[in-house]
Amino acid sequence: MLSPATITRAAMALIESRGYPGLTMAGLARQLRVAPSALYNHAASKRDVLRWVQDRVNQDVDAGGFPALPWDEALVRWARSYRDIYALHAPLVAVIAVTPITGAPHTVAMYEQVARGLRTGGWPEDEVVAVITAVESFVLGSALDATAPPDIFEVGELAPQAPVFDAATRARSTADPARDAFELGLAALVEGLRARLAAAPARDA
Amino acid sequence: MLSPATITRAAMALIESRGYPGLTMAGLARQLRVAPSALYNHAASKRDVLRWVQDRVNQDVDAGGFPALPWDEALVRWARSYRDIYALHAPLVAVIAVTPITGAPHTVAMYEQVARGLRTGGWPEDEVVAVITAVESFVLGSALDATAPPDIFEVGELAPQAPVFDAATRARSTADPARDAFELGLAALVEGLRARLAAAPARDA
DNA sequence: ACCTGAACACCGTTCAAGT
DNA sequence: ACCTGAACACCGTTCAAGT
Repeated sequence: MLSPATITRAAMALIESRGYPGLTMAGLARQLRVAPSALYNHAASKRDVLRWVQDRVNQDVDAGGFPALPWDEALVRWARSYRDIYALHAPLVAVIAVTPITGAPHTVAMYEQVARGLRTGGWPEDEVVAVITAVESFVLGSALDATAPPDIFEVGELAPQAPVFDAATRARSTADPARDAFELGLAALVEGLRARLAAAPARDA
Repeated sequence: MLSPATITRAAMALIESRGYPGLTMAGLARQLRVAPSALYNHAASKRDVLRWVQDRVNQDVDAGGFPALPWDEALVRWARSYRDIYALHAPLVAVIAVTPITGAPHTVAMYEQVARGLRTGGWPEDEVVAVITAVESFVLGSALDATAPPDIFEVGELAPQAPVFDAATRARSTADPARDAFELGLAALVEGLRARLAAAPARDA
């Protein structure tokens, strides 16, 4: 009774319990009480399984602010949700970059919502994808950064060569520096987008 | 005559000729005419080798705009260089996120240059690392995006469900959409940072 | 059409034995 | 101190054989 849907479900359960290192074809087969080779009747490769997982994950990203809210508010809500979810699925970040969205219905639905919201907000058609890509790049980079160990910027014995940077790391408010950096960058990015749209308003809406 | 320096050199040569899939401990050993196990007298794990490679790569990132140029111009120059280089070293992006910079002298030197430039430009000490992190997250996300296949946004048979997004992908100028998105995002991010600094000028400089 | 079982060509890493 | 050679515990994937 194997199918893409059941395989995806098992993969999500495996990731939940053992993390991404535990997501092996053998582990997946064991979870499904089947021989590893049986999986290859439904998935051409492990990459296929990762594509299914990615689409399932994207289903949970909140693009629901569009188009009711102003585009900038909805964009912030989308970006926050996107980052928080991929911080829990960091190994998927590298997969996204290389994987065409064909056959990933939830992913396509997400992009459609955002694209509609941007168009409604006054963005010209030929800039919509660039805006989405720019925000997504920031979000995925920030998701990776969110998985960094707290001591990532510890310069250690090299401190004498980097006094200014070292002092700056110590001057941070300590609670959640990754989130602070994300919020600072997101606010700046959206502010800059607002300025761009205001400077060159809708040409084709 | 094995050493971290010779191993790093061999790793860079291997990446150049065979790409990151070719960077295996066995391949590295063969390049150095040595048994694979010999490598473990100098590196505790493959992760160590990747750390050395990463620091070597960061040596080529251009942070030389600081502090002579205005901080925003130097930041743009740094970000462009950083993105272009990591587009050629995409598999390192996931490594960076998790790897402390201790013992990576060129990496530390790069951050020191940027931190100095931001301080000189008027940024308060407790925001410097957040600004660096935000720009870096955008840069690394954009580097991954730069490696995407041209048809990444091809919706295929799902086109009827995503007419607005599909039309937007076709409306793009076709030359190098990834670079256009990077430049749009970079301009917006830096504009937003400028606005932030202008609104709350140097408190402790 | 879909599954099993055995095999293949790799991985990174360990460790006793040598020098 | 540093290297070799053999081995280990995995990977993803293939394929003949079964039903």
